Amino acid sequence: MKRTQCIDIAENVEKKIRINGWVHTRRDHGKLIFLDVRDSTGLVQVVFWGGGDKELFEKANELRSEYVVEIEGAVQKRGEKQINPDVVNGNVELAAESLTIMATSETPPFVLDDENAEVGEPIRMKHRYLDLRTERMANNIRMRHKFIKATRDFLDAEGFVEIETPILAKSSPEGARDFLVPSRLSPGEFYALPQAPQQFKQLLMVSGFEKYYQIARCFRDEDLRGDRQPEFTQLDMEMSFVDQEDVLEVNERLFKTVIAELYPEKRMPDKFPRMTYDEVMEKYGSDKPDIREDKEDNDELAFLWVTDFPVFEENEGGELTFAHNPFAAPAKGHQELIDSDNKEDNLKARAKCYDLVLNGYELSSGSIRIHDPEVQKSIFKRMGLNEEQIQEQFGEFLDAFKYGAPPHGGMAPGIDRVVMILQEEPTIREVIAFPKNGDMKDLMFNAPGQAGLDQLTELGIRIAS
RNA sequence: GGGCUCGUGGUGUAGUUUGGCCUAACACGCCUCCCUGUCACGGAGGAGAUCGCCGGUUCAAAUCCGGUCGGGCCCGCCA
Repeated sequence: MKRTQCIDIAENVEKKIRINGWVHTRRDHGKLIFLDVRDSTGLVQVVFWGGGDKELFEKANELRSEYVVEIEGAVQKRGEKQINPDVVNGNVELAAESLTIMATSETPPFVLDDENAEVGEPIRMKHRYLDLRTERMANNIRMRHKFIKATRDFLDAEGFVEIETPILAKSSPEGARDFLVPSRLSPGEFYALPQAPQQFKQLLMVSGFEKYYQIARCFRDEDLRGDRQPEFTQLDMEMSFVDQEDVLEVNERLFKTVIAELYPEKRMPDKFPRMTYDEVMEKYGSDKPDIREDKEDNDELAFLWVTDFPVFEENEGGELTFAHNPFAAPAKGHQELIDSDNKEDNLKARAKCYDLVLNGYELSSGSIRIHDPEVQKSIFKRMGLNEEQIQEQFGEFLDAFKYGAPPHGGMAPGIDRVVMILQEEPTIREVIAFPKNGDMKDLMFNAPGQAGLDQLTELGIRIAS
């Protein structure tokens, strides 16, 4: 007999079916046992009668939470008094005729069916595979999938091409600490995991793809927060022959379309408001203000574009560093401010650089990029790099722009953050299947772990101690 | 790198301020028995914690002190 999933059971009244799933809860009334059996699509109540098949009933008595079962039986409508309007399949039940225990289960370390149970995060992380069985977590992960699917569908219809870029890459100047991977074949040399596919996607524009995106894993070795993980997922996108208006337009339409489809109860502005960096800093003192009327209202999605970011900012030593990313094109007429030898002028320079803010979270940064290698060099020089250093760090990248680079620009919204906000979760860990804890550890596998001596020797690495 | 904070049966907490009435309490979970309509089933009984670890103060430490280990939050840092 073919398996029927919980979601399809109501259509099978009076029919004999087979279900597979986990024992969610058990209510033992002596001569009558109820099970809620759970599969990935929902729950169904199964009934065993003591007055019927003795052997079957005894076997049902052995069942405990989270046992994996296969049950055959007849779907029947419940009597009027037995209907439970508050649960899925509350008007039907399965009258069990056979039971196979496919796997037993030890008592889980925490209760899986109580949404309100305040279980500590460490124990949830240690047994994440069980935590993901809870309705809350399973729903988060499914909604994340739907968000990504809808995003892909939208961008596909807009003519974007999804292209994978390397994970084993070269250190990039994004500003965060890199994760390094030692090279066995080139002892003493290292790959860096990408902080973002920034340079690759710009080169894809040079390659002529014109519209690129990627659901891209990014890596940054910085201390964590509730909204920061060492590896996270961005919707990385880039377009050629566009100006800032084109990038904002397609992204605004993307978010409105996807969210309206998946979260019809959420309210968004028809047109996302815009403020310049200077305006937003003056008005809110933050470049990612929460502009909701009611800060507790999770159905209000207060999107905000922040534009015209500074090209440079001063670090503690008084040196100029890029405020956002070094590839952002200067605003019209601001090249002179960059070229000026007066630091005050430099700091006044603004870039075609924009953020998308949502309810106080920075969702995304983006910019129109520099496609003229000479302009790019002028930025690097102003940051204090000499010709030699520029050549060493960005030589290949700048070379590519000598071969007909189209004007281009893009964005990279953080998938984890937007799903966190849409799911109304307090941290991005709740929308990532297997996140790290605050110390960047995987409590389930105990990563990171030590490497064997032979492995290190092969890599030419000795641990200083 | 810095600051704050937490650690008590399987889980979540109370007790710590003011040491003794703690022979450590409660809820959930677990085990046994009873129960033919529950769906947070109900009822009766039971097991399970040397209070993270080490040391100190004291007649006496879950409680005070020092150290240490493990969590959590924040600042710095972070396209």
